[in-house]
Amino acid sequence: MGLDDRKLAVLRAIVEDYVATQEPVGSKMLVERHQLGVSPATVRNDMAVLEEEGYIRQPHTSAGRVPTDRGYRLFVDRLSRVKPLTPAERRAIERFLVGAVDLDDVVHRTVRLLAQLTRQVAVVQYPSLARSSVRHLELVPVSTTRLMLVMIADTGRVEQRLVELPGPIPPDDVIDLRQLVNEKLVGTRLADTPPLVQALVDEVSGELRPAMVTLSTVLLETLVERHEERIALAGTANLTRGGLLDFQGSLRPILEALEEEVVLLKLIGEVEPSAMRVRIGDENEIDNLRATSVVSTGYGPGVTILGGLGVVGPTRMDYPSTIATVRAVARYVGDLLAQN
Amino acid sequence: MGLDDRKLAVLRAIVEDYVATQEPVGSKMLVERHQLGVSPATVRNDMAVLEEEGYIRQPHTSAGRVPTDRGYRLFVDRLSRVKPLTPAERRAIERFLVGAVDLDDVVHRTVRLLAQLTRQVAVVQYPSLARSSVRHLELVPVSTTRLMLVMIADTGRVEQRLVELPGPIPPDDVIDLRQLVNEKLVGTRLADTPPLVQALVDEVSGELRPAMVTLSTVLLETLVERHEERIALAGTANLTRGGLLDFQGSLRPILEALEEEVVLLKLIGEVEPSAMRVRIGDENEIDNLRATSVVSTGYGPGVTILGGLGVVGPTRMDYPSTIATVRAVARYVGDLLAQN
DNA sequence: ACTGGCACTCGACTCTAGCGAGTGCCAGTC
DNA sequence: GACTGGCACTCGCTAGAGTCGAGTGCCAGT
Repeated sequence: MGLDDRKLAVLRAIVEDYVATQEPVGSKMLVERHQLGVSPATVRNDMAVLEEEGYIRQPHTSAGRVPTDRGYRLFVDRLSRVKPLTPAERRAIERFLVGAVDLDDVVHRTVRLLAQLTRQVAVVQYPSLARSSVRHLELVPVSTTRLMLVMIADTGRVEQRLVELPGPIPPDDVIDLRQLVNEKLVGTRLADTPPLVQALVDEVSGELRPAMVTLSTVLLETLVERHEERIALAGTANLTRGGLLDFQGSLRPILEALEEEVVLLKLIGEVEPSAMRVRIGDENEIDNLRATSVVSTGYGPGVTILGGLGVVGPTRMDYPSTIATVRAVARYVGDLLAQN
Repeated sequence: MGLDDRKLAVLRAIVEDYVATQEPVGSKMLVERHQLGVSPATVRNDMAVLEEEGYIRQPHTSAGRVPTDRGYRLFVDRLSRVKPLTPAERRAIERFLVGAVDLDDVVHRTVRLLAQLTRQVAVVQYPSLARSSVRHLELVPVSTTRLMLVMIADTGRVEQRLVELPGPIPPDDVIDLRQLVNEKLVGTRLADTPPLVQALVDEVSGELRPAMVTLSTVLLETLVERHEERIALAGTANLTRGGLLDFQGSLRPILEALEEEVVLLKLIGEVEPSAMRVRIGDENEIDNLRATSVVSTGYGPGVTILGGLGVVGPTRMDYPSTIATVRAVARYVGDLLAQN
């Protein structure tokens, strides 16, 4: 079923107007505000077709039209023109991110920036450990039978774990252990460490052995099994904009979903930088978020991907701007982290 | 102005009923559900007095009574009977917190637990750095002119900073530096470190000096100036319970306030463990939270205080239960952290 | 293929009336 | 003097009726 150019123009106009006004748009308004060059009656015919095809719908019989998820999808895929960031926005990005003092700081600033610019809920994943390499391992004696293991990743992330040793261990041995694990593991990607850790255990004999065995399990736990992804969130207050019109009245399910880290990870995970992912309404796998749209992408230096970031908002959002902003912020953060 | 026992009983009954039903309570209901031993008419007279004194009010002329902030205050101070935790709750607390693997984990679990038990928004402050001691300092070379400084506190918190050295520095010197700072600083409370850091700089001469000077400024920054307090939050979805009856319709200001770490710190900061703080409605200094109540306390092993935790909810909350839960969780966490 | 005109739909808003929970007050009782 | 039963009154809530108007679908005409 063909949609000629004018019908597409009408759809675009409907989306743009609806996003701007938040009210169902009628045929008359449409011809007034856009140069469509035809009469309202003609537009109405086009609308009827668009509705039949499922791109728009009427909230009630005697109301204007509203885009459906499918309509937004078509808009995003084929109709939206890229909206370049304003100089003010560019400046905001730069200003916001300079002076970040450590990784936590970078992430926090980023998520706030994103929330502020898009006026939506922003989500930023910390650089994934799975894609990081070991920069340094540190063993700090806490008592004679306890060590604290600290792992520093090249992305700046730091993980810590307490190691309960099977028996007391002299300080010199701790130094030996530290040296051993560092020699073997520094520089390798976390995902690749298991065989090396195993090798470590095999190599060691004598008094050090029991300690090394314990340490190895904690190491594996820290490096691969339990490397929790971390996530930062900001801008939940933005959900309340637009009264309760969006999200049919209840923020509940959305807030609930946003508290689940697992859910958030699914949301923004696994997209290569430069590729944008837009999930509109029903396209979301997470039921609680069927009333929202999610715009996300990966970030990282160049093509490598360190983590994901994105925003969650009403399906009725300004896609072009949002997409542009998310992309810009992702790029900026990627570059910033590359400097470490 | 004297409030005799029965008037107090009436106030208590009003608070309890209103909290339970969320609806203005009238004199008839009151005598039905509580054994007050008098007629509705008498209760009405008491109510009139209570209203005059500002403890309750009528939403509209022909409605029942609702407690005012002042009424809740009196209730909390003098009328509420301690509600011991149910065994199920005790068990939940224990189950929730065992198996926590590091500090992050403890804090996250705690905040979720608290949100779940109280069915409100929970806030937990990480153990404050100001009250921690240095357990270990680590210097990891990142490049020839950059070090990563990692500070491990006895509370389990780990802070990191990048140090840009004035010039290249050989690995051996890094080892020397590390030894120096550790010798001098390990074991002292962060707040007490500045003179020691200064002493360190004065002691060192020769090639190491410029590096030490730079390091010292970063040290000071990390240890005292910029030790950002960290905070965890959970349960915002609980704000939506009770429809929009609480919070007169808009969650906006509350969500906004909850995103400001500074605000949160003020909320839950600086109460000794065992002392509970309850701020009801207007008693809150933060304007955005005038419609809420905050129940908070400090936690820590014994009497020392490591940080604060608490919950934020509608003024119409079940104070006895909430207070009991917050206290119990705080104790539990305090003990848990004492084991490190 | 487009347009002007027209009848129609239906939500939003206003107005009115009736209901009933809850009150304040007062005279009467223990 | 404290409490009670009774009664008139208030006022928010709900339901129903009426009106308005934006917006539509359809059709005949250009």
